[in-house]
Amino acid sequence: MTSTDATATDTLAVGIRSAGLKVTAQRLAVLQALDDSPHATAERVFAAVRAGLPGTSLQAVYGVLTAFTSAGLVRRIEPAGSAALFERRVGDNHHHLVCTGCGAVHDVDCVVGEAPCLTPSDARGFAVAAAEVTFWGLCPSCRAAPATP
Amino acid sequence: MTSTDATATDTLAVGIRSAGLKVTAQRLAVLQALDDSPHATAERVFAAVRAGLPGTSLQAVYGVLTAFTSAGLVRRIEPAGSAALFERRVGDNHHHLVCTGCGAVHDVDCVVGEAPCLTPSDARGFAVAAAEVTFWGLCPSCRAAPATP
DNA sequence: CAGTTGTCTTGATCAGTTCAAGATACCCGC
DNA sequence: GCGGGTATCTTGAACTGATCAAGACAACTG
Repeated sequence: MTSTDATATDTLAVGIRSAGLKVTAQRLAVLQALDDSPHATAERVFAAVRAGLPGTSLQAVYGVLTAFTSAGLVRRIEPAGSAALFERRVGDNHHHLVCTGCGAVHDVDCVVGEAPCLTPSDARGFAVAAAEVTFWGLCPSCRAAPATP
Repeated sequence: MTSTDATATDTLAVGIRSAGLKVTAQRLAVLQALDDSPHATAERVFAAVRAGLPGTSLQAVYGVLTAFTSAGLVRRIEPAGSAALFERRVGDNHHHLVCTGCGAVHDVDCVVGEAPCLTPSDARGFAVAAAEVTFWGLCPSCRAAPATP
């Protein structure tokens, strides 16, 4: 994996450029890192990027992730108790399943009964723009293994 | 407001004691502070407590909130981009409406269509224990007032 | 190929939260 | 009512995750 062939890289570059951003080695590396681990912390992306671009700084990664987030290229989620996570799946209104044991995160395409969660029973006059659903539970590994502090 | 009469205080004390915790002035003050502002940060609770008990330390407030949270007396929520908020409404599986403009938080009793959100379409083998829904939008005030950075 | 502008590096700073050790106060039993 | 045991509070420090600022550098435009 970690496809570094020209084709894949070009695809990434097109995405970046069409978002109105300049294409740099660091930015390509960040996108590839997020392909490899779809729910990564900034720190983790940093480690992955640095593997291929040793001179890269943590602040650069934060800058890239911030730019991508406001450009809509990546989505930032912040499960309670965890550092911010970044993912490339964007614009498809999916939700997350978080393991309370190990912190593992999985995507959930949607909720049964379609998307009723987009409408609260009483919006209190709010203009509701988005609904975010987080499911908390134990992943298969943590169900098997008793407590791993 | 800020009822300090014996009756109300006694009710709070009973709640604390029945959770297996000792009753102290700081703990009573924290509960009352959460009654006055139902979605408060630790810092905000600290300010409210200190108004009545000048010698109280911030760490004491953190300690009380942590103890209450693990005893199930208060619930801790962490909307993305905000500090942790604490609330007394607990055990009724309600959700939250957060203003992206000013950060105001309101409770939402439940979602239309009952509680379908408790069942993801594909649990991936997880033992799902809870579902947390956060609605993002603009509150009436922020809809009226254009951008207040 | 040079200019302009956006991006990266370096270094410092911040908010929010947690940890540790000792003094203190609550609650139980007598 | 009062002392002992233990949870709680105070003081002080430290830690993580994230952000800001200034200058060096590199990507795209013409």
